[in-house]
Amino acid sequence: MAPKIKLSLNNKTDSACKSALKTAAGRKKGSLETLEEAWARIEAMSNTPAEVRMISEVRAALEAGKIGREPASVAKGSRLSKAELKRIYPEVKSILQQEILENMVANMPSNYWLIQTEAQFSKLLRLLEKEEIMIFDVETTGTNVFQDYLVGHVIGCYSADIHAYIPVRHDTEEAQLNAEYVAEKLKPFYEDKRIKKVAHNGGFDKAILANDLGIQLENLWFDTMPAMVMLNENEASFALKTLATDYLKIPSLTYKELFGNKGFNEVSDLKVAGAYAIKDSDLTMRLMDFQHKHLKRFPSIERYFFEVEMPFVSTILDTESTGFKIDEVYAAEYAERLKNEIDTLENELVEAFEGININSPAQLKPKLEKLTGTKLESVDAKKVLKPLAGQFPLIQKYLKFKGDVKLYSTYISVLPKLVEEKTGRLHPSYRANGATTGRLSSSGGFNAQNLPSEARKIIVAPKNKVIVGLDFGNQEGRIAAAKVQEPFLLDAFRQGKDPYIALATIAYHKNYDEIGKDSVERKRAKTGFLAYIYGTGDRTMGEQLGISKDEAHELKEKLGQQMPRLKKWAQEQRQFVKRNGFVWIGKECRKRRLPDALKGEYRPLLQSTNAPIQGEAAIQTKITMNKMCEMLAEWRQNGRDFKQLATVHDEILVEAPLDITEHERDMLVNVMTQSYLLDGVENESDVEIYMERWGDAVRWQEFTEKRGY
DNA sequence: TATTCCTGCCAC
DNA sequence: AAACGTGGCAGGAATA
Repeated sequence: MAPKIKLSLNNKTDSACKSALKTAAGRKKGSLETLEEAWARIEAMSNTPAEVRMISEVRAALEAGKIGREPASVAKGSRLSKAELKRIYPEVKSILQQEILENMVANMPSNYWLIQTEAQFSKLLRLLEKEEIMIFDVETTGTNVFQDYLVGHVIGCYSADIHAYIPVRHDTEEAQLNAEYVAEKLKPFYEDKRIKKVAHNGGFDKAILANDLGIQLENLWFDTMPAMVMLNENEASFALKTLATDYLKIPSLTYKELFGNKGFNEVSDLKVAGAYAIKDSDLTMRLMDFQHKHLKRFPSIERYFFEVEMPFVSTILDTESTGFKIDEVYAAEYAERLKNEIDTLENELVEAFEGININSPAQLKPKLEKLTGTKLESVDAKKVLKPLAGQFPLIQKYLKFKGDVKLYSTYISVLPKLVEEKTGRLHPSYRANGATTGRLSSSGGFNAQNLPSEARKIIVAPKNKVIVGLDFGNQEGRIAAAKVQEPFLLDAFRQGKDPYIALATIAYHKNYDEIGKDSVERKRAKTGFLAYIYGTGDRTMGEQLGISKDEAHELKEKLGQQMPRLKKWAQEQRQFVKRNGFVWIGKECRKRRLPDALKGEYRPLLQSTNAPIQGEAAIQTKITMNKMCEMLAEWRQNGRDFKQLATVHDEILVEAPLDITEHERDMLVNVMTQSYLLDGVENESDVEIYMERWGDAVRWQEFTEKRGY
């Protein structure tokens, strides 16, 4: 159970506590070991890091007299145990939390304003009128931007160095200004394009303002979270409090550490709420100053940050707000069908394998070994079992079972539950820099980036809408060709050829037309090409292609002769990272810091070639999405209901009206191909139309035929 | 019983 | 000696 936090401020150490302390001190004589010995004994146990922290915190609290031992344990005369420490730990934590909060209130600086009257609020508004830079942060009931609501505004005036909290919806008897009144007064400032806004993870705050209060925040100018990514993408945590502790040397506990899982509305003492909330504005401002100073040392990174990453905060928010529509009837039927199939398969498998838990690899392995009569390395479905499936129907059945379970339990049974009640849509949630290379990641129950095609079928276009899928054609291949200026690849792209087939014609002495899209030759050439970027070794490459290590080596060499610049570039990247501990991404837009390369580790050498390619592709996608968002917003102004729906790395999904015109289609493609140009290579974008289900694509021709006009 | 670690698998 | 990159998540196993 989460510890309860007392939020009153005048509760001194009570007498119960003091008497418990006396008991603790006095009980020493009844025991065979001294307290000192007890601590030594417990500290010598094999403790996890969390336990070590727990023990030291409880010890400090006991020795400072902040808490006593358990009366029951003392009465029994039992010696101090780790279990007892664990039992009293929640109370220790609660006492420490309260102490810190009391401290924050007692030492609240004079430039921290808690605003509870109109007079105070007016004073703040007058200050704001003179500000060019405003720090802001919203305090809320939780972190769901659709369900949770604002309970208070944190506002900071940069030049005046005044930071304020305006509580409006706390569950308290204390005086609070009227929520609507405050929102109405602040709205002009939030929406003023001339005022630069500074926030930490401002996308969240922007979404709450929009969804809860109908405020459209303008000019989110500096977000200290993506800024930190620019300065060090390897940071273990990007939480404001962690960064403040580490970089500003201002020790700061996180929200969870201070308030646990409660919503901020439950903090009933507004002085406590204020002291905590206002500090965020101060920290954000200081962090911004610190980061801005460091960004200025790298003008190319600074420029990228302001031109791409900052607008992208709004772009991704806009994308998330659209949301997918789910065909709930179809999903329910599909789930039912899968469940039945899984149950049947499971029963059959359990019977065949004599009642074991077939979901346990440990239990399954010996059974499969008995079945096949061979020693198995593992029960890895892809690597080990698939080759055996043809020979053993039971293994075939098991693989089917595994596949169905994955589909059912990860996607089909789960997705419908994640539909947001307020909007009726399934909203993806992205982290703009979820991957260290700058790629996006997606999480929060619904990962929009790893849906298998079977699961995509439960997603549909809304009535009178279609989903338009725009795919970069061989995005990473083109970026690699342009980056290293490899003549062979550049020529292939220029001639509209598939570069992998072109490579295969050389490696296998065949004509271009003789090598198909799905041919072994093309696959080998592609794998060989990627091997230079991924750093694949001969043995692994051989395994991937089902050829010998020597054959793989030979193929790689052959391709290397065709792509001397790529080969050379890969070598140079490795040299560079070994010397400098980082590589550049894009035109010095951002760094991928790989400090372990300086220690001679191997993995960074692989990353040194992959990160620039994957990272630049991410930059291209972000810039393109920014442009797309801008254009679609204009279209909506003109009554055309287009919205960005999602992205899957090299793909952008747009929700479009059914009557989308050919011209509009071309404009979408134009944004894809012209927003981020490559040296010596044209971009290419495919267009697919999903009239009904995501996954069931039709080409434009077929689309217009089916549409009937 | 709840948390953390590991394995395996989905995507690009 | 050899080493393919970036993610998220389900569920068993291990831990406490």
